[in-house]
Amino acid sequence: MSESIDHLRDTFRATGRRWTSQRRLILGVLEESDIHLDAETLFVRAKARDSDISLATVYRTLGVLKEMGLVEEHSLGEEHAHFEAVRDQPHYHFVCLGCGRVIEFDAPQMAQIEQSVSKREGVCVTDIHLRLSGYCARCQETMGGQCGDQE
Amino acid sequence: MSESIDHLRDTFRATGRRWTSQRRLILGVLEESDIHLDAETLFVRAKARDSDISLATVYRTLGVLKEMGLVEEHSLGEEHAHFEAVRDQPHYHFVCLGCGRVIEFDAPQMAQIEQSVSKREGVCVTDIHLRLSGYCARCQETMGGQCGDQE
DNA sequence: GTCCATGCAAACTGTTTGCACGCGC
DNA sequence: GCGCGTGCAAACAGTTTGCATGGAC
Repeated sequence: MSESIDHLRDTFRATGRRWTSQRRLILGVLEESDIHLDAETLFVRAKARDSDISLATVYRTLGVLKEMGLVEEHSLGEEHAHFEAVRDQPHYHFVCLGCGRVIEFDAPQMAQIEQSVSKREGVCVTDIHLRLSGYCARCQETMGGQCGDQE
Repeated sequence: MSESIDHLRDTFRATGRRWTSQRRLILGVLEESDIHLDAETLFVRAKARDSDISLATVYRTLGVLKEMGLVEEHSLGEEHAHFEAVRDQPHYHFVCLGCGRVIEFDAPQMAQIEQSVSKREGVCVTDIHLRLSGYCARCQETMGGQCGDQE
């Protein structure tokens, strides 16, 4: 999502998709809030600027952007999906069960894991979802430091 | 779920929960189909033996079993949840996008990843969800072997 | 007898879809 | 002008919940 809006317009055109005001708006919202949003939040922020936009359009646009490889869908909490603009290198998520904070991290060891599974099982891996959950430093403090024994 | 039914009954009693025929039935179904089931499938199999059992009870029982640490919930496909009996060592999942087959694997490198994230970010990890997706050996054959370039 | 667990149906959440209209091309 | 994209509302899937009855203890 770091490429210019003009370049995106061309990408849309090149794939026979239309460059509509709603799609521009949704891309704008995604661009300026580079965190993980759910569809509802994205909808609210878009609606603040164009009160006529509908939630269905948000979902349909997110579907198109996924097809185009511009956004990824994650199930960060267990509930509803979150979306994020695709970045250069892959990265993974830690989700705090206390405050919901999301921390991103890289894990070079994933390449080994992927390789060894591919070789051992003869499969071909196209996608990796890794999510750690637990408690962030701040939430551990407010809980008294015991970790792992809460359920 | 390898412990005997009697031991489970005691665990229920000890935590002030009642040992009902429905819970026994659901545990029985889980035990003899040690794969990953969704709530609906579990419901159908249970209903085959007790036509009065309700889907709500299946969900409520799965909730209790999760609380007790006896089953885990996974989002294997992107759609609905899957449940599986908790085993000794942690393990992860590969899901085939072609046929839906689920392959389990272990990944000792996960311990390093967990440690390095914990140390670097000061977080405490209580749970790890790792899911690879792609195409299994069989599905790659029927597709002609090209891997990674399908959407 | 007490009170948790159940069955039923209705509610609810997140997401998708059918249809007529509108706008990008 | 053609046809995709949109708004709206209704449909949908999976899951949860309120309430009265029934069964475990």
